[in-house]
Amino acid sequence: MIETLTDRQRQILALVIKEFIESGAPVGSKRLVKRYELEVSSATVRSELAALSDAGYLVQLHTSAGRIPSELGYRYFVQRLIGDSELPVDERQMIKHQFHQARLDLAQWMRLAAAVLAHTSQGASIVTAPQPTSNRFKHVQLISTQGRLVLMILVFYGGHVKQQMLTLTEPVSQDQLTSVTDKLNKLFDNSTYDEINARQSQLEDALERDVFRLILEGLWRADRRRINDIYRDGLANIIEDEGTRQAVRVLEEGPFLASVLNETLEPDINGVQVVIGGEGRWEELKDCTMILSRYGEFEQLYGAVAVVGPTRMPYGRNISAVRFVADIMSDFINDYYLEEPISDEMMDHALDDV
Amino acid sequence: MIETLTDRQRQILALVIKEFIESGAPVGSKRLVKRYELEVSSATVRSELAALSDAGYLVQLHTSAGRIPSELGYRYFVQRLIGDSELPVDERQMIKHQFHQARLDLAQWMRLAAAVLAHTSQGASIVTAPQPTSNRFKHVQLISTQGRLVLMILVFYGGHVKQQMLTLTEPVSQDQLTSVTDKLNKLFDNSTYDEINARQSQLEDALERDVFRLILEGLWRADRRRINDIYRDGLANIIEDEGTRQAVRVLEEGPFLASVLNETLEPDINGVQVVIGGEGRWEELKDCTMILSRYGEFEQLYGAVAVVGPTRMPYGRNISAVRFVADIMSDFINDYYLEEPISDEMMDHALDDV
DNA sequence: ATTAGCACTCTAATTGATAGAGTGCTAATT
DNA sequence: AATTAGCACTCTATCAATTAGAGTGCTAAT
Repeated sequence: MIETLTDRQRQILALVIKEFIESGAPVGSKRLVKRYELEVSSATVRSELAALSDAGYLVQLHTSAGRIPSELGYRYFVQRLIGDSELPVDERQMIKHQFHQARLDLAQWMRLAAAVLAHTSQGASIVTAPQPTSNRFKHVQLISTQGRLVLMILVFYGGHVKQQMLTLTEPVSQDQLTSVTDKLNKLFDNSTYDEINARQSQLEDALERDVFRLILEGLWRADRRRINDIYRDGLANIIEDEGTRQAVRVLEEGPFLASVLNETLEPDINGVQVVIGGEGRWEELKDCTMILSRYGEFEQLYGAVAVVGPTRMPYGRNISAVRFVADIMSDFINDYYLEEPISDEMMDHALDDV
Repeated sequence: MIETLTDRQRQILALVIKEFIESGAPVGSKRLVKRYELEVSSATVRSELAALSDAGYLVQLHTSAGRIPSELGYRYFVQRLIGDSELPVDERQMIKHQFHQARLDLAQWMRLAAAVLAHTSQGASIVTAPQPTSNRFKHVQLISTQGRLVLMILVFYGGHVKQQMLTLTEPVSQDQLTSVTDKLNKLFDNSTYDEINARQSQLEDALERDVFRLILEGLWRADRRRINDIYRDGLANIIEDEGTRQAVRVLEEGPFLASVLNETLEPDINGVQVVIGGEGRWEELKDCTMILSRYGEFEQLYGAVAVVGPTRMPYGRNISAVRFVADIMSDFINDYYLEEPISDEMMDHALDDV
């Protein structure tokens, strides 16, 4: 299966893929010669096509039909593309501009990233919230609402915020609430579940214990839950085609999607990855290609951006789009959510260095 | 077009609709007589069908085909259903149970409501966040992160929380931040945009002014933005059918969906509403039915829950599901987000009274 | 190594024939 | 006056048969 191809075979393979992506129809020898004004006859091309078929890069739907690329063929093709394709400069400018307009609000950036990807790829897009490797408590706030009703806001490092109502056993003044949270905030800042759990003994008050328990529960859930905040866009772009339509099921089901992403994003790969035809592992992605990339910092805080579309998609363009958006998100995370010294023109930097 | 129907015509209309919803095929006179063991001959039924066709309640795709319900027919049918259908008691129990399990977290309730509706209706569901008629400031919190970097958390009445990073012109200690927010929280509690805007003069500090501006901006955006937080589920349920597939475009596009909901939820109607075939106003909903209901309190804080599926759907079931979930959400909002005296067994009440 | 030529294969589109479901009308029946 | 049986008619969906077209693989010549 893994044979070396001659230059001409490579060239023809590329042409077949290009032609198929554009036209959508199986491509035959004659059409190839005519369209691209090749210096050889269709018979020659025919024999090369046969060779490429034997090598597994092309397949025929039936004996007398033209060839279409196999998954292997796509992969071979994409390999050469993955390094050096770039979005046109005016599109990059436009995208940058849009992020410049956004406020420094994580949710809004994610939403925007999803919208940009869906739009430039004409496919569906996914953006997951950045997940820390281990969740650390940052802040708790109790806001008295009425009677025994209190709004609790939990903030974790990495930008995750959780709000929840809780009912106390008896009314407590806002000042008391504040003194409790002040104490807990000082005591538990930057601590993980285990660290907090170990310091239970330092609490006296019943209220303190209650809030303590809820903080623990929040951390516990945050640690367990894989990916909950997922932004999607462009689903409408992929539902017309029977092949890609099935992918919606994957995209919609949070846990399933999370497992796909997690199993795919290999720890040692930082750049863009391309999953063609589900790699035989996900039936629902059979006729789809998923282009994805991690963003953020692997050992600390990271999420994923991805594009899903038909196997027959503009690879160069979409690969660059994913990389570009991932870089923007990475810079955002680096500048605002990771503990590093900060430069003077942070906002500019976040965008202009991309 | 609006003629009174005889009892028998009504009965036959109901049977045609029932049969069509179950079988999906146009229904003819003979089949009707056989399947439902009517006491009359097919010829009689035929003449009644002709009458119903004339009246506009049924249509024929072609001369020699059976009849299918027109939108008018569905509407007539649904009118009698809307009042008195109820979900089976065991399903109600199960749904209640699921909400019991959830924590008092608005986002989680909304997610759950969407999931429940999608599941029981076998269609797509939408749940919008509760929107106050006018947004009021509740709380601001500034959390120092590193250097001049600060996390700002804005809380509005009605459960809406917004987080945002901001960069100060120079580093400020957490204590200073806290004193600023304390002042602003006291000063602006429960105020609208206009009210806050009028009290600008009471600020001295530069930092205070900065935060003040951001609070104003947050309120301004909250007032303007129609509906931003939308939970969707079950999209995969409606993409197989060409007719309903188009609806995905409506469901996916936030602003568009918001306008559909807003134009539909009439102020004076509090119960469930049924939109069949887009009412001629929304081309994308041509072959769909949307069952929707407001939840919460109209003059104060309300959102919407909805189910979207094919025109040929189990109306009774879905209408009850929407009403049931809307009631659950209403109780939740009433108990936790509206300013009312609270009873002793709030949580129980929220669910058991439904 | 390349190419022209040709027989062969397979699909997609077209045509024609047929069975089946359903209708509307009329005349007979209750 | 309402109901029914009977019948001619219409329209669709389906199947088989045919055909045009695109493409292949092979062979013999260049």
